[in-house]
Amino acid sequence: MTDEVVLRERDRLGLRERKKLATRQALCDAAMQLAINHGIEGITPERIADAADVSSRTFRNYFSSPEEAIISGMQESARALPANLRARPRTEPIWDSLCIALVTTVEETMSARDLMSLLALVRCHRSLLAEHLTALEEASQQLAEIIAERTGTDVNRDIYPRMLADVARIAVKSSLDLWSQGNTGRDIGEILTEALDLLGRGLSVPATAPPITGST
Amino acid sequence: MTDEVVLRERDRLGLRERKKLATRQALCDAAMQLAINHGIEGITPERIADAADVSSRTFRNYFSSPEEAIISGMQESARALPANLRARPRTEPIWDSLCIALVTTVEETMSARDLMSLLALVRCHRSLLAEHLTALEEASQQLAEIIAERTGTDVNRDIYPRMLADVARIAVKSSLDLWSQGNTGRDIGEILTEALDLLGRGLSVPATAPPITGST
DNA sequence: GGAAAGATTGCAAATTCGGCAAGATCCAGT
DNA sequence: ACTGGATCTTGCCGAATTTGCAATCTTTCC
Repeated sequence: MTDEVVLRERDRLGLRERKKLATRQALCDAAMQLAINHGIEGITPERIADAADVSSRTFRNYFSSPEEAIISGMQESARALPANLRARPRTEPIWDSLCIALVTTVEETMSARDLMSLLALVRCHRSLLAEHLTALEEASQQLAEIIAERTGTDVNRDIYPRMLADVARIAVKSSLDLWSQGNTGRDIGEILTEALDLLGRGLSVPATAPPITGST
Repeated sequence: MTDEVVLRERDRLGLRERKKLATRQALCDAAMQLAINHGIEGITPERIADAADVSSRTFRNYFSSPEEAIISGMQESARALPANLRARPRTEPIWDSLCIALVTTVEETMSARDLMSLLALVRCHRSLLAEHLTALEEASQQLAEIIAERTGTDVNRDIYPRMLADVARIAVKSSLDLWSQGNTGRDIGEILTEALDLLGRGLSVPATAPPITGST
């Protein structure tokens, strides 16, 4: 039996694969750390590779730019979303499933305070912003497929799954933007919940009154 | 009187400014035309500059990449949105104003059929997609400020204006994506209107029935 | 008219990118 | 365990791209 377990482990991930993942992770971490500590300017493939104990040539085998490495490192944490969404019961309304999965994922991944300062950087630098937005776009694509599968719709023909995924994305994005400014002093989960509630109820509602904060 | 007019013209835009705008426009047009005719691959600052009758060094003074020039050319047309939104009466509900301004702007700018093929290109190329998304992001920022001003909310503290602006963005984006696929044979204004309607009413509505495609 | 400010251009230095091959490490079959 | 093949890392080098700078020309302002 032990053999079988070992075998399964090996099938799942060989040593080679694990090492590859490890260096990728090391590069991401190094990139993020450098960005946080010294800002974006002056970050070069060399420094990142240096900090990750690989050659600069290796860095280029994994990423085509420092920005890509940084953002990839941030996204890394958010990979849990698909799993969290699939974990919801299929009988639950898709919107509710989506909201719960989103809030759960975001709250978990944002516990690391570093990500807040990183997000603040992203808002200031066009090159980072571009990477971040495309990453979100790709995530949104995946999400749309899951939603389509759950709701029995077709990504390529119906607009509903795309729309739902895109709305989820901007709920996350708006919340993160606001949160990373640090002015509100509110929890990220709280902000995101408000955003999702706003979207769920429809936006043609009265505008001026803060729609959520004053619940009860 | 003629003198006064000339004088006012001059105050508004000096000859120098006008020339600068002109070369920028020429570069954008050249970039878009080249992209449409020969695809993205093989487009180089040299060719664009050549087509616009300036040196390649000058191109770099304006844009840092061919992609930036292309997308900037597309965005050029959409600059009317802020004006269109401000033109709406302040007594009108903000959501209605937004929808009208969006549909008007998009219908006007998309009358040029070239933009459809360009949008199709954008969906296929990561570098173009990145530029496109950041351009949309910047537009969204401006929009958020206008909305905040209109609704008496604060961009830096309330989530509502950002949300509204971002939702407008994805409505536009989704509609353009669907439209540029060319499968629907429908008008872009029509598609956008239905997307906005869906968003306005709230997304926690039944999922499985295609809410857009089968409208009466 | 003339000086200051700004735009365009060409050139050259510097940087980045990507292919290639050598060496190291891992995997699978015996 | 051994071995042949596959994959990853790395240094090196040439090509392409980007940037800095100074010269030249145009516009603006006094």
